Amino acid sequence: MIKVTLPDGSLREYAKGTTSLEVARSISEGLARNVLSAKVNGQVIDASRPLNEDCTLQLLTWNDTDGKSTMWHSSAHLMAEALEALYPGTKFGIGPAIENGFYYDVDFNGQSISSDDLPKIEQKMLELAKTNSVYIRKEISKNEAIAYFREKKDQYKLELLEGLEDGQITFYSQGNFTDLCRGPHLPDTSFIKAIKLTALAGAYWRGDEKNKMLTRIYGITFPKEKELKEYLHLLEEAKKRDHRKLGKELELFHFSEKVGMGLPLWLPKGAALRERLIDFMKKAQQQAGYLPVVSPHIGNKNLYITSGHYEKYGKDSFQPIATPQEGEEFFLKPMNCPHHCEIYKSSPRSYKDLPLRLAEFGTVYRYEQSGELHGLTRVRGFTQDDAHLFCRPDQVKEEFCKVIDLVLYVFKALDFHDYTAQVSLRDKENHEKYIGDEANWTLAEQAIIESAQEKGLKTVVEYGEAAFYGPKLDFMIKDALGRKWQLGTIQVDYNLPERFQLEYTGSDNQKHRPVMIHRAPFGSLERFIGVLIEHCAGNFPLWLTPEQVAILSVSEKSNAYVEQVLEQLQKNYDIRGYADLRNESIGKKIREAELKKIPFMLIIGEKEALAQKVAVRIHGKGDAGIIEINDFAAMVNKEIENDLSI
RNA sequence: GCCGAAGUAGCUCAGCUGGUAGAGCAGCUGAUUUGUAAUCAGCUGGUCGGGGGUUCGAGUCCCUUCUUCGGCUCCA
Repeated sequence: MIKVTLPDGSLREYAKGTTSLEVARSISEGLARNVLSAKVNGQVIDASRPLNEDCTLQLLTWNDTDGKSTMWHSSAHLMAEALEALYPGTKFGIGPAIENGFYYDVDFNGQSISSDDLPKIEQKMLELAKTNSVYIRKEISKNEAIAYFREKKDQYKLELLEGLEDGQITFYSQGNFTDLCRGPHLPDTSFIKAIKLTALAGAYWRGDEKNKMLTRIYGITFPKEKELKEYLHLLEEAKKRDHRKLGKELELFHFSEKVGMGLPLWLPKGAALRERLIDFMKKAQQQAGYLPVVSPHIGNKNLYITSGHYEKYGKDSFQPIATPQEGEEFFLKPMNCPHHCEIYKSSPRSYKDLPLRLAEFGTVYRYEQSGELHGLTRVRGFTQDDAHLFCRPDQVKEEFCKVIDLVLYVFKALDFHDYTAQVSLRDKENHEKYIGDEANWTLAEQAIIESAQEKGLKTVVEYGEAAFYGPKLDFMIKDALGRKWQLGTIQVDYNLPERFQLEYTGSDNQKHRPVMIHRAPFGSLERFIGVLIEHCAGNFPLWLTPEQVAILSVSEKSNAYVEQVLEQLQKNYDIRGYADLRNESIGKKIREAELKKIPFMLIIGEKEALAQKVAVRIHGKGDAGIIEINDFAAMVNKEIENDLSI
């Protein structure tokens, strides 16, 4: 007999060799029907694998992330089976589960398929799923495995096999399809009830552009048709919220081929919104003891040679511009830190001056590969809400913690409530990619991890995600549709102070080297606004929205009063808005204001003019009654106060 | 940068196997003076992304280039 501990702490005894599925069945039939895989002693395995020793057991269902992964991984195999049936001779690369579904990279051996073929593949998959084929696991020797794929002429699997050790190789089969796979998989295909193949794309074999381009087919599956519908609805919603679409509709920004790709033009409304964000951040920074500085858009090549950026990115930047007479070379600044280092150096510093917090909304230019550009979230010219904190080594942690506070304040004010902090460390294997000495890296990494802990942040650690000069704490936010975005970043840097020979005089009257913290709560304003647009679907917080109120005249008879109301709101209450005095029906004016997502509409006819009141209509909600102007103003300002008092 | 798809009026889109470029909205002009998501009528607006080619004739076919979109790779 073996002892099995369940997640609730209860202990049960079973005969040795009992499967997780059988354990589930002993608890309830219903549970057994929903078990996709099992986590045994922390490792996810097939629910049909026998348990041979005492263990902790978590039965995984659709409600568990790992359960979903099992489902999707098995779905990838199902798709492969369908592809093999429909397109004989297809070779298979890898087919993993991903965050939302799965993909399989395949080589159609010369045949080409288009997205029109996807429904056909879906159909085949459904057909195969209905056969309730069992996923069978088989341990196999390396030689046998090689022989199998030689026979199939699948060079990709053979290549994968090269990296595997004999004795650890398993095959999984379902129906007529067998794949090299470590699993785990579903008990059988019947769990896959709803299937959608979502996209078709090229992807290099093993992600290396020197390799052959395979066809990647993305898909997602569900245990119920209803869940697929919900998912498709979510996709629709995401399309509606696309910041590129809303940016156009709400007249926030524009791209012009003539200006250049990836170079956003801010229209008046977008610029107004942006200015407000900047003001908001300036105020917060002023309170946190930051000092504004300003640096030019270009910097001498030598500046970047000193900083090390030239060596690292010189060839991949916009190429330098040169002075006509002397031929001196200048780069468009790709970051503000070197400039700020020179500001630090402009005068001798005492330990009493530190921390010195230099802040700048600095516009930087980076050559991003053409295929990378995407609306506002990936551009070639953007403005960072940048600051560099120069501090003594003993101040690093405290300063780091303060920056975390600031970042969290910003997120709250903008209604981002779901985020994780990603501790981005060096690639464990490959330390040569980074500059700076080992001891400092270790110090910096520790400072970050400790600060994140101290602040009680939900943290994940990612290796290989550090900047080349230092580790980072990146804030990953989840938007209203559950999509993840990287926004703010905080970075500890021992390297630039070294390169720029930054110094301060300590209390011991000796020269010391300060530590630098780079930080940008928004990251880039462009990217942040892009994400914000999608997060709030264009319904910005009242304090931020370009136009808070639309004042609409019912007929031209009321125009004078409308203008009077607007003036009062602007002058006395600092409320932003516009008057719609056009010779159009009130219905049309309302419709347009609704489409522009103006939070409040004031409908003004003869009634209101006579009573010296306003009829309020709330965006998305409708008529909210007739009230005094100052009551309306109070209502607006109250809401703003609520949003900003956190 | 690489693979694939797409570019038609300011916007959203139609235009079949090649035969004189269309609609709605927006804009302009006029009528109407309107009560909570589109009042009516008229008008303007396009070297069909750019450049080459095939053809009697190209939005449509071919080549090339640019941009956009979906991915890959990248992201100081």
